[in-house]
Amino acid sequence: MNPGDLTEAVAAVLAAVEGAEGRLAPKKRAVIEAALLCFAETGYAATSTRSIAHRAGVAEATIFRHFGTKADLLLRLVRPVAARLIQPGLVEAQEIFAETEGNLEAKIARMMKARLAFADRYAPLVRILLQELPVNPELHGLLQDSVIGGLVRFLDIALGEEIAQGRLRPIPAPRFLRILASMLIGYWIARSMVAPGDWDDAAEIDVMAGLLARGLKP
Amino acid sequence: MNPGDLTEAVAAVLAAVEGAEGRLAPKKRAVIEAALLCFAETGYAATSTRSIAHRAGVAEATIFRHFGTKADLLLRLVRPVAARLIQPGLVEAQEIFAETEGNLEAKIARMMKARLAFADRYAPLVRILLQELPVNPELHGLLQDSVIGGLVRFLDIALGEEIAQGRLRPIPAPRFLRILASMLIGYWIARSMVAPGDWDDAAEIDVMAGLLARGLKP
DNA sequence: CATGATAGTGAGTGCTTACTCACAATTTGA
DNA sequence: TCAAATTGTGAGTAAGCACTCACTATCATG
Repeated sequence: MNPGDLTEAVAAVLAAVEGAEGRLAPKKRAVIEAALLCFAETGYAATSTRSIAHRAGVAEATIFRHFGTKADLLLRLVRPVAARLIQPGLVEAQEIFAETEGNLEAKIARMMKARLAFADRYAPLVRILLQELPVNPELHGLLQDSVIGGLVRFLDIALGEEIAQGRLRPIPAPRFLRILASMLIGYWIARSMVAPGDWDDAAEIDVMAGLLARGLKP
Repeated sequence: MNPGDLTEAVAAVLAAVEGAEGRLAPKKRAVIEAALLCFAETGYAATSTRSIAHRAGVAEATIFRHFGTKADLLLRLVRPVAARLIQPGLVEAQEIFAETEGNLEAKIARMMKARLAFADRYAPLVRILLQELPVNPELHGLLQDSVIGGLVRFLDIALGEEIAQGRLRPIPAPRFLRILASMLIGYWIARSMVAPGDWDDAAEIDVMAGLLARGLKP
């Protein structure tokens, strides 16, 4: 998959929002699309409703007819992706961890590849999240509950088993998650925001997963 | 040092700006202080010049007398720290790498501790940078040139020596830097933005440095 | 003490902002 | 088929925005 494919990423977000809001009126759909791209490019605060309306080919009033306020528009873009797609993504990660044959390194690498594909699939939304999280406490809580909590609970069990069987030195799940997430997000930012170009995802992830697994051997 | 000490962090930034601008008129100093905190808390775009003036106890016109525009105010906060303090910080990192006795792990750990202390010293400015970098290309170039470029050049040599002597498996300097920086920034965000509280910096850094060093052994 | 420069401000300016509302067009369902 | 609901809009509105300007107060220095 082409990591920079915006059309597909926009379609994925649209599908998620449609799941939460029911069938979308055509201009409502256009507003979502335009807002998604504007927010991702310029940031929420620096994007005017006028510019969204212009990009969507819609009257400004149409935005407020469908979304009430600008803040609500943002939330109704972000929430469906968080609620309907990150949670199932967690299940996917659990399955990978359970099913993948081979050592810890292979499991970590597969998990990271799946999460990277997810971030690409919803690239503009990931950008919005990265920009807004530091200043928007509402989004903060949204992620804390639905994503981090679930992942830590899962990792607590999965890592516990590995540690019990002597394949992993003891490490608290939050720390493991923090380090893994830092490396993955850092890579995603480098590859798709700082220096877009030729990157070998598989190779880079294998390096990071190998580093983690080898570094955590007993 | 107390990582959350805002007074000291503000004083450090003020000193850096004073170095670039000469002795500061009292109200100019107040504006810098207020702007720094407002931008860090709310983000650049969402901060109004009125709110800065109010916080500084100053007329709004005073801001424009001293800084011309809001965009210029931001740049003149960020640039001195980038130019006068990050570059010498690089030298410091080089010295640590050259002087520290012991293995690679100890060197990496000392470098990371020094960088973490730096981030704490200029905490509000680091927050501003993290928020504005994705949407402000001007800051982008500022960091790319003065920080990343220099660090990569230095690491190219330092790592090259370690690799030549068989103490490190071959790894390109940018990748090494990316992974190390990701872990460190990820830790800083977790500790001072996501979940402030009791963190054992030394222990956490030792884990990360150990992971890196062990993971990169030949 | 006179003088020019610097520091500081209250009262604006024109423009942009998020948002409203009366009204028209279209779609829906009984 | 026709009324009710939904979708869409042009023309506003008040508040807020970054920024200007004429003017005063302070201050260093010949």
